[in-house]
Amino acid sequence: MSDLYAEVILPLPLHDAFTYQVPGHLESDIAEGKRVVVQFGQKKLYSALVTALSSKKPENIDVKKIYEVLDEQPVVLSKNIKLWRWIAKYYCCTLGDVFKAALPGGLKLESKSKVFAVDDGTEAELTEKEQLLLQQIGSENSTVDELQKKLRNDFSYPVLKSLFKKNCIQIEEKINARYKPKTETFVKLHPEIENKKILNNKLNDLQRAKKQQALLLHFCEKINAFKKDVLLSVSKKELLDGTGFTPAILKELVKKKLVIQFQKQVSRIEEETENSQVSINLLNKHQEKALTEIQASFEKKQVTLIHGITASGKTEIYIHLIDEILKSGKQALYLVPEIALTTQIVRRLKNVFGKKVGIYHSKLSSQERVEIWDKVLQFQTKPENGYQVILGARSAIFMPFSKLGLVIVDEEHENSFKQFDPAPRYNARDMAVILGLQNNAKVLLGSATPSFETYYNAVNGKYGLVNLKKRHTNVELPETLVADVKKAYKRRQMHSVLSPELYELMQGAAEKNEQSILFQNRRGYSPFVECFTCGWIPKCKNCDVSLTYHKYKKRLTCHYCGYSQQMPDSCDNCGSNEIKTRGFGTEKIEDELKPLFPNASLARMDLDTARSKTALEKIIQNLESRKTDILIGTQMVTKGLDFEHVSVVGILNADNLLNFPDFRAHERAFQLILQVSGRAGRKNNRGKVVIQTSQPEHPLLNLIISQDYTSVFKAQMEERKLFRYPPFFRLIKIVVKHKNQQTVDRAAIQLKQFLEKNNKLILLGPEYPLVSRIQLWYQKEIWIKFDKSLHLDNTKDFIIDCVSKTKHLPDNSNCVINIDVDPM
DNA sequence: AGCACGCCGACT
DNA sequence: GTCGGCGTGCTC
Repeated sequence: MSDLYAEVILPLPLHDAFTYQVPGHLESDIAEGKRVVVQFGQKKLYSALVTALSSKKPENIDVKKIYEVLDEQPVVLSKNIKLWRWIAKYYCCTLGDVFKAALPGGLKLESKSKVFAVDDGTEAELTEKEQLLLQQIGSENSTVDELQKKLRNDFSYPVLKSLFKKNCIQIEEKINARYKPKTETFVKLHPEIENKKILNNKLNDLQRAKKQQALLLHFCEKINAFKKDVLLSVSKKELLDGTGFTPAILKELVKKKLVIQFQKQVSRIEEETENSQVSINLLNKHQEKALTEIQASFEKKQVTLIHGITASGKTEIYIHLIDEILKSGKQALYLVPEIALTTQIVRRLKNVFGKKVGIYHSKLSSQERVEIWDKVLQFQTKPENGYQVILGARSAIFMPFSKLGLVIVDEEHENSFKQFDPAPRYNARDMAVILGLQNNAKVLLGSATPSFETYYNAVNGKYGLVNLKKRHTNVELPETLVADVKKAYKRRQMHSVLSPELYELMQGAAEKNEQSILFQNRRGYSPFVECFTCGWIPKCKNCDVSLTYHKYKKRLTCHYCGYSQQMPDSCDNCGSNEIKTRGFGTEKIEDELKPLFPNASLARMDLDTARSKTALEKIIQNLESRKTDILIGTQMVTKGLDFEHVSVVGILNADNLLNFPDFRAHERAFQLILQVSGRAGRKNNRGKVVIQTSQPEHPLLNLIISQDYTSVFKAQMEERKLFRYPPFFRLIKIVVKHKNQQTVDRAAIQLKQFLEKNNKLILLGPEYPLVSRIQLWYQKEIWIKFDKSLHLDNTKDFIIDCVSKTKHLPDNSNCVINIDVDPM
């Protein structure tokens, strides 16, 4: 009999799969896509994922055995792993990195070392430190992590090790299941009460215990005991909550053998109680036309872009498409940027598709994520119980779909689809396209301001293109005007940060009881403070940035690492007491507008005021119900706010958008301004947008005013071609990081020298990025541009090789070098 | 990522 | 002479 071997991937940044032997008793349980517990290295246990089985014994390797098979059913399908492999290859990261990103936390396990005291140490000769540690370990068996936290500086690995050597403690690796099904106490009738007659008798017996009788009666009503459709049980919580009955009364009923309590597994996911599914809205003629065009386009093209202006009702078109795919028995994935996961769209989808919809995003607990994951899996075997539609943020591309038929990426231009920091640095929009290709599912990208890469693909025929140029409410697009703040400052016409144009429009709106939205891309009170006497500016001690002043908290905060300190009373440099705030953040604007609009109610929407989901919802609700007259916000206001009574939108400082040092600056500025503008629009009165700038003659502004997407696109394409940027050239960014500045400088230059050996690559840098030091780590970037005709895999392999060579040079091993493919 | 192994400076 | 620092490389 030949032995069985399993290839597994570990949740570690390792390139290769590892082979383990499957012991005989596990041969019938093991399967591809199941998780197994394996030992990797000296002691650590991990949950690894089986990707292949074979009977060939690997040569020259001392294989270890699999300890345990964790799953009864595979948690990942081979077609899902296919996408993982694609991602690892394309984004130059390891399969382990992708594995870590793909599986919900609850399905990833890692061993924790548990420490037991086995000897009180009286026999052995112990140092003072060892005795102290042994006492702390005591009789409880805590994990090493816990000990470390509890003892802080008193903890030391060497002491622990010597205790181990002296046989005073035992260390054991335990793998702990992070996912535990949630259970609740349920109550049902005692099995001895077989019919209504007995029940009635028992009820009569309780004449002298009125409360118990009442509770039993209440219980019977809850389970419909007197009607036809008798429910078997009711949860204790539902039975007692808000009734005034105490658990003690219930306990008496249990004691008298009238009811019994038991534990039952429940779902953590709150289901909408509404059972009645709302029917799908009818589309207007423009939407109908767009839908037909999309369907026709899908006949020919795998991917289609719908370019629909703000408030053109794209969501309803998506719902029609999803409905269609569900009827064909397939699954649909609906991706939205993280912030767009507001209740509005969740509610709409749940109303239409009911229990078929699952929501998946980063705010869910890892336990909740596991449950949603399971329900997507279930669709394969028990479609009626599983999720057929997933509405989610970028990580939803990893869900274990078995019969995917449609992928929708809404607001496809949003850069939050791209993951920045831990690898895999993937773009979920692009991976949605790959996912579609791999599953032969149609992909629909939607945006009012498509990314230029996508639009380029659409006009070149790689993607289908459908336009939707009418707003569904028949509201016209707003009128846009440019306000010259430089001139207004000179003439002393400014009302605080408001140009006379914007001020007047806002006054007019206030008189008509209409709302205004102001956009300023800086949170806090002022982006920096400065000593009036000597010009000293407080900087973060961990990062190369000035500290932002937050007036409400009276603190200076770093927006990169979170470092925060008290606002100083005097200058650290010269001792002067005059420290002035400089520049405007949303908080300061709110402050300054209060006296200008004394009768208006102001609200602010930024990371500080909308940290929690409920806080954000409250702000949106207040705007919806018109409790808020003027909303001041950052990026956040560009998304998902469609309000009928917003008539004025102000972009307070367009300069920093236009002058941002990035090849995509104009694209971004245009998208942002158009998106914010899209919030304006009254039924009977055209909305107004004011763009405040000190360079009113900037060529981009004229194009923005005319809302001329294609002209901006064409102009930008010329520039991108000339300067060899995407979509004409491929772009890879390499970031070298180290705590020591000299090391970064040296390693970056060494890396460049390796890269220069390929003369087909165009290299920029190494240069310090905008913020050269974050969290005590210095960084330098090298940008690589290369022609699309170059062999992609070979070029990437060459780059990976250069990185690895650089890391192996002396003293570079502690350098972190990240490869970012298609950076944003 | 962890963890062991190995090679150099400050202590008994 | 050893203890322990970190730099280097391997883990099925």
